[in-house]
Amino acid sequence: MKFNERVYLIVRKIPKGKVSTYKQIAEKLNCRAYRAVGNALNKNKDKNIYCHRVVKSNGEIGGFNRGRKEKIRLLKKEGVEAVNNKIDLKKFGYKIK
DNA sequence: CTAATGACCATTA
DNA sequence: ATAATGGCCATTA
Repeated sequence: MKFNERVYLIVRKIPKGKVSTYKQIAEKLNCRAYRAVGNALNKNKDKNIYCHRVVKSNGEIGGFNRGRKEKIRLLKKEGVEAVNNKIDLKKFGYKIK
């Protein structure tokens, strides 16, 4: 379960009002485990982790264990505007350290 | 061990 | 724009 912990660690770093993509997180970890990242977040239900700040590479919302609607709501609440269920990564994308 | 699954990605038609 | 294809990796059955 080392993988999950790393994922959470990264996700935790995402500041409010910004988002990141599964791919970027994966790249920061191993380089190509996009899917594994998604899987990890799906299983995890820790509220301390901002799973909703992770979206697809193309800017789409992606999935969410509580439904994409809820995900959008949470993001909007933090100042991230979702247009047509998509997010402008140029503006809200967080460059991972 | 193998096989199937998934909150994915990129390319091609 | 959508649909199909192949690839990718960790987890789970």
